[in-house]
Amino acid sequence: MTDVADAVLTPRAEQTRAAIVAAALDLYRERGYDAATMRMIAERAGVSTGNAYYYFGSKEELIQEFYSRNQAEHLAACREVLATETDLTARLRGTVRALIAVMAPYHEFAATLYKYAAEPASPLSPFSPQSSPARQASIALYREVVEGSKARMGADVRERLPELLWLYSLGITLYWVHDRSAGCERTYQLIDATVEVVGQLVSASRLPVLRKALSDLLRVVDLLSP
Amino acid sequence: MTDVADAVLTPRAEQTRAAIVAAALDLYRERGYDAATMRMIAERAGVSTGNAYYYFGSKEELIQEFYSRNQAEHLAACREVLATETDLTARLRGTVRALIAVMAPYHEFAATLYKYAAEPASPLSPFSPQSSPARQASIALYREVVEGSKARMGADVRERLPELLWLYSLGITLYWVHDRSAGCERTYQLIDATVEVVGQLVSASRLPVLRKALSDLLRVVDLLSP
DNA sequence: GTCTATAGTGGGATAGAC
DNA sequence: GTCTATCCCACTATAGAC
Repeated sequence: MTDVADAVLTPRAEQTRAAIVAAALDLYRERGYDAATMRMIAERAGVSTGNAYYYFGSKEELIQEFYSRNQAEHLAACREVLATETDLTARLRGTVRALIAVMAPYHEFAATLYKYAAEPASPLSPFSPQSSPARQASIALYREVVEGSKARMGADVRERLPELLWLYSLGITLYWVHDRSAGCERTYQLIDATVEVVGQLVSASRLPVLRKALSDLLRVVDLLSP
Repeated sequence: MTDVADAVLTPRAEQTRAAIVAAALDLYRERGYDAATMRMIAERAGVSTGNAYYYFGSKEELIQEFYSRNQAEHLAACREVLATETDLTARLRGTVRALIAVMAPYHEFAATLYKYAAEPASPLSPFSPQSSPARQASIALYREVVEGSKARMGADVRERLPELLWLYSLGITLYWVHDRSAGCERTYQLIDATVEVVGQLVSASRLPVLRKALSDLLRVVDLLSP
């Protein structure tokens, strides 16, 4: 690990760094992750391979750039639904659909990428400490999905639901990377079907019969988080 | 892909193949997946690296051997609970606890391994066509968990529950590979907490209020399977 | 601090002779 | 079926130019 990581960069360095990132993302989209070698990326960026490694300690580290780009685009893509819609199910559907739409151009790339994200020890894992800021940002988005809705629920549910919805979005993403249907229509079907269930379960969460199962479930979330 | 895959082997070839597998599993346990190079594996097996590649098209392919070994051990480890217990929750708890117990010696190895299983295109993915026999066998086991219980449920639930439980076991496994607690106690806590929820949800599934959410949920499973 | 050039390590995987 | 030899890759090391 000899890269400059998150240090403050001079304008010149920033430019070089950006060139490497752009070249990498281009090549990933064009030829996939494995076929895009560090030699190619450096060459297209107009720098030496050694210089590329000066900025990014490994080929994997470049993937983080894909993440942050996506996170920003997703936020922008949700803004409208979250500003206008008040139904919880509709807000959730809009948010998760936007997530998939934003990632769509990188469908194939995302598939090979999951390989690295799934490794528990990897900094690319969504559960890793390195991913904590991105994770918190995502959960905050789902908190906005919940808070901006007119749905009524218990305080305990309201507290934990954003995390659960974030986990839910991971599940949808996992399905999406496996989805080979045209235009990923099956993923959209899955979203439409599951957001309905989520909405109904949230409503049902106020029923006394489900109280026990619910508090058990929330205890599980406690187990998952800290 | 130039390996001999599932072709019928002469006794001599069978012996060579077995030696390679044994060397690989030993080295994986001793030093982990990445540190066990194909050169090492071949050397310990007493063959050339080229010969190892004659039997296994890639390093990843050797992992399949770990899977089949595990599947067999898990089946054996569940037999007692499934023969004696009739409560659905208890049957499920016993089965999933057995799964984790069987994999325990390979905890570290399994973590690095998940990297390959998570890649959708990989034959190692639990959803891949190549994994279909193993998947069917697993689902059959969870069907036995359901069928052997005295729990009452609708025909539609009974039909789809085994698949759901298999997915559930994948989720537990995913948590387990991330679990760094001593003796993986947190995973066992998670199992104990979630099997209760599952049992309660199955009971609750007969309530009319949940009918709509339930049929939606089952439709989701349809979407996931075929 | 930013970058080049180059030489080298050791890994997965393959070709082709035997 | 088995080997030897080889390829190309990610990645490292280093010496030095600007």
